[in-house]
Amino acid sequence: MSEPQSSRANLSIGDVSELTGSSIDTIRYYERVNLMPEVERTSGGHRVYTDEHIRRLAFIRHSRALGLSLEQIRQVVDGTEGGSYSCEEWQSLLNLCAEGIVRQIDDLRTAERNLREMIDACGQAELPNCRVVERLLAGEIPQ
Amino acid sequence: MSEPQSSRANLSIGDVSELTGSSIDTIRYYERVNLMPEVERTSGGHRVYTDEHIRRLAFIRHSRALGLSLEQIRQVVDGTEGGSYSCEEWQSLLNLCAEGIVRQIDDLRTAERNLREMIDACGQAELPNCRVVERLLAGEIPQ
DNA sequence: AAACAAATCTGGAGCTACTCCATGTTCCGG
DNA sequence: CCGGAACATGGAGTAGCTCCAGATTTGTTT
Ligand SMILES: [Zn+2]
Ligand SMILES: [Zn+2]
Ligand SMILES: [Zn+2]
Ligand SMILES: [Zn+2]
Repeated sequence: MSEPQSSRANLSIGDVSELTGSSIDTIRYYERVNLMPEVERTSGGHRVYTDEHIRRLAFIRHSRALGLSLEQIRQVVDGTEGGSYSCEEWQSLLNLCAEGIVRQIDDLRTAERNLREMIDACGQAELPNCRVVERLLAGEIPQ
Repeated sequence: MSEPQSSRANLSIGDVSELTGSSIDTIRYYERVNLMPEVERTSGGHRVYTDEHIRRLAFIRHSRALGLSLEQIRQVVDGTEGGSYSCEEWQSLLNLCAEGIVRQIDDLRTAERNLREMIDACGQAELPNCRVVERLLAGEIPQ
């Protein structure tokens, strides 16, 4: 029956924005797509935030930095609200995410390699009409 | 005064799609955003493509695979039409692009590292209520 | 209390690079 | 000439925000 020490803060959206580093628009966006807990309003309609919102925002930011999609974050949030989020679920979510990231890195590395090849192909030439571009446009560099 | 050997092909959009591997919608999209040369029409309005379109599409595909944005590709295409595209321009474009890719790779690697840490933190535990998730939601894992 | 500026509100559009859809028209083989 | 495949158009949807205009609220200063 001990009260958790917080949930009272009375912050404006501008305060929250400064505290968390998320833009005001982003914070409202998260609310629109149901990632934020319900938020109180003043009589005039301005949003009033509590510590809980700050924590939720931090969670979203950290999860986004991990590469999770908003949909995945929603899963976790909804999961923990409507019960529990097990280690199994959490680990499989993160593993899935890690796989995606590895794939993306691979793709980017391939792109980088091809880019370097193109740069090399152009080489030290300093022509007003790049031969590489001409050949690319002419379809002479296939595959 | 020798004719270049092509520019006559009379292909339907479906043919072009099969030949290049770009979808019909994508081909029409490239036309809408001014990446394709003007395309003739039959009396009924169906598009009729030539070899030039095939080459342009190949150029777009290759450039996209290198990681260039449509805007960057447009720069090259417009540049070569209204004059020349120099090695200097080409190399600086590609270098710019390469830098962006390297940045993306770095970001993704950071994300992967953090993900692995999270997975480790959850560890071998098989709890119905993951402690890591709880702590993340509670804001106990800061920074 | 009145005025004023700063902050916030809403709804909507815009961004990238496509993809998908409904509805209507054209093309082509038999 | 007819049926079905291919094609046309316009518009909406995707992710994850960002930006805008125009109206309202809030907090401070006179
Ligand atoms: Zn766990
Ligand atoms: Zn190719
Ligand atoms: Zn060159
Ligand atoms: Zn943080």
